[in-house]
Amino acid sequence: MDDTQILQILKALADSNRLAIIRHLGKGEACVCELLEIFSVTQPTLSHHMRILSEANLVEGRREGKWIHYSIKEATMQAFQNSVHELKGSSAPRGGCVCV
Amino acid sequence: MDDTQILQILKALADSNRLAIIRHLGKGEACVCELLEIFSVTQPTLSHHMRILSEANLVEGRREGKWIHYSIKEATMQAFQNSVHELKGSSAPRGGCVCV
DNA sequence: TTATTATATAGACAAACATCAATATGATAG
DNA sequence: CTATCATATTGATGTTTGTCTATATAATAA
Repeated sequence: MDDTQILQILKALADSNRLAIIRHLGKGEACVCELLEIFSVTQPTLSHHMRILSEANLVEGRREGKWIHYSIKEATMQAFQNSVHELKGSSAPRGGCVCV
Repeated sequence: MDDTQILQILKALADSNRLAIIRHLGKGEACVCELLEIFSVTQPTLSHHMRILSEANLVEGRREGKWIHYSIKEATMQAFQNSVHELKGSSAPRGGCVCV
């Protein structure tokens, strides 16, 4: 994962609403309408946040009729976690990070 | 680690210069003068970045004569990595994250 | 003391960003 | 087709942020 991508992810997560959205999606996929009920932002603002998260490759949308269901892209999250680990000066973990 | 602190860390890391500074400190402590030679910013700008990293508890300074040596606060980095892990929906790791 | 070196703070400014209202697109229902 | 619902895009606005110059502080040397 190169620096540009890490920075994009960090910027995407560095907003209270988007961090909360990711937290919520961590519990399972959700449609925009559901997120809209939870967070105190207008629909265009939420759409804007989802776009930023999508462009950072942190989430992906799945269309189902009129609704779009967003879910976390686990692979990106894992790669990001590994990159955070590397920040500490350690070399890149070969098999990923296991938390106990 | 509460949300406010996580957000502060994410914002602190979400800047290309500060991310590079953390990367550099990951290899070992460095004085401001050394960082100043590496990064293309003025001294006040670098000082500003160091303050933001300090306030996020990501680094700490150690005075030695005229020089101040900054180093990474490992405990914060580890706690942050654990928080990133939790983002994925997993419960909090009890013993921290081990990368293999 | 004064001079010099290293770092921090203050203030200004432009670029980036979060937010909103208005509008557009896309999908289904009647 | 038209109407309606869900989501996206556009354009405007106030706030935040990264950067600079100028100045201040703190430590050492002469």
